[in-house]
Amino acid sequence: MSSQNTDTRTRILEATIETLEKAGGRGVRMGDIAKATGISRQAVYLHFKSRTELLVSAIRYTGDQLDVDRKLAPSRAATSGVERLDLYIEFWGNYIPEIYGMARALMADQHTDEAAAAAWQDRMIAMRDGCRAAIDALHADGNLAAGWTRPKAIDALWTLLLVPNWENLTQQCGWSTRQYIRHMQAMAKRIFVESRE
Amino acid sequence: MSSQNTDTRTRILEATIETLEKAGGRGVRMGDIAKATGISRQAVYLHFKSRTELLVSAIRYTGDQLDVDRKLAPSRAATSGVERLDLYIEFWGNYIPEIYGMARALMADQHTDEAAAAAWQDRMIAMRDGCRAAIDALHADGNLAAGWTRPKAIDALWTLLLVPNWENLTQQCGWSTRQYIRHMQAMAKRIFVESRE
DNA sequence: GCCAACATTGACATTATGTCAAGTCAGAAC
DNA sequence: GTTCTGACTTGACATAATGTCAATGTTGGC
Repeated sequence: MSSQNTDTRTRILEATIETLEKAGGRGVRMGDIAKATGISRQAVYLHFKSRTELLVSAIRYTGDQLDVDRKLAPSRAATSGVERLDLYIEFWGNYIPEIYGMARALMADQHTDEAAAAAWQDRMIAMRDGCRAAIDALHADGNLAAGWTRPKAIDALWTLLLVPNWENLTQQCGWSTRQYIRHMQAMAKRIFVESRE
Repeated sequence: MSSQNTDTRTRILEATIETLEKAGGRGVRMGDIAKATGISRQAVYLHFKSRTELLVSAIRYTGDQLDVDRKLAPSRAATSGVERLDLYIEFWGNYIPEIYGMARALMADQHTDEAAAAAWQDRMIAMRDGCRAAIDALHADGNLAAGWTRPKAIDALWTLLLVPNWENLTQQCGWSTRQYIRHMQAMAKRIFVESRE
């Protein structure tokens, strides 16, 4: 693995991310990415065996670049379930916009491409972990609202935070990132946190 | 417009619905629909100028067949906002499974086909009306929870009921239709209804 | 000066939608 | 009973994108 090799691969990934973000994840072809990288379309296939593999690599690369682990630290350090829930939603609400272009491209391929579906699935399962942690923390505090079993609450929170919901609220309804975060936090607390009188 | 004409058109629509439901909305091509109808692929284009137009006609046809208006009557007749919300969610939870195949096919095309996006959008806007009515009824009762403006509450309820959420809960998480309805009703009430002590 | 790795070029296979032109076939009109 | 018309068929083609392949440059290290 010469430095050349790595370098071109990285350049492709960065061109992919930039191109997808610029286009809102719509109608970006392999040729567009090649052109943006400054190489031939075929050369892209020397580094990534398919469009799907490129998209998946790109979304992983973004995760690394954005230092997701560091950003998740606050929510992990939370001292109560409610705080953890709040901080996790805040993290997530700020994270989605940064990956939205790629998310959209992957989600579009999901319906036709098995591999894309699996890849996106994989990312969402990772996100589910954060939901599980938040619900578990709530439960440990004895604060999980009545009517919820832990698994059902995890399912529900996970679903609530899915990208299509963010998409609908921000793109269709015109909510800002800040509004998304504040209202999601409020909704999640009303749904999952036992009110104490 | 001979009866032949109408008849074939109807047969295409029914074959489309059946084929899509059978395939879960995945990988159904114009040729498959033609074969299911018992005519040539080209003949389909004599009745519908594009795949998108066919899908839209099919989803409309389903709506008519299923007599949506009648099914919506209970929620329209509700005497309180809370009841209206409950009944609307019940209607919707029972309705989605019946249109899921087509919904999925339309949603898949959404990312690449402007017309499909507009068509699905149009169906979802219709659904939004039910959300608006429920929130308005709650508000009229003085029961809309603090922290919500009416428009924001409508946006939020609308988003909560979107098909991808149903899809995730039933297909990924394995919830039954009944579970979906009960939990959605519970969540919606916790989110939007003022708790009275 | 030569090798190996990386890229380029251009042709091709594939798969779907959608268009087009020519022909078939049954029934209605005169 | 011929002719006309509308619905359908057949088969060829245009288009657009991904992905494959083979032959050919180009460049840095030894």
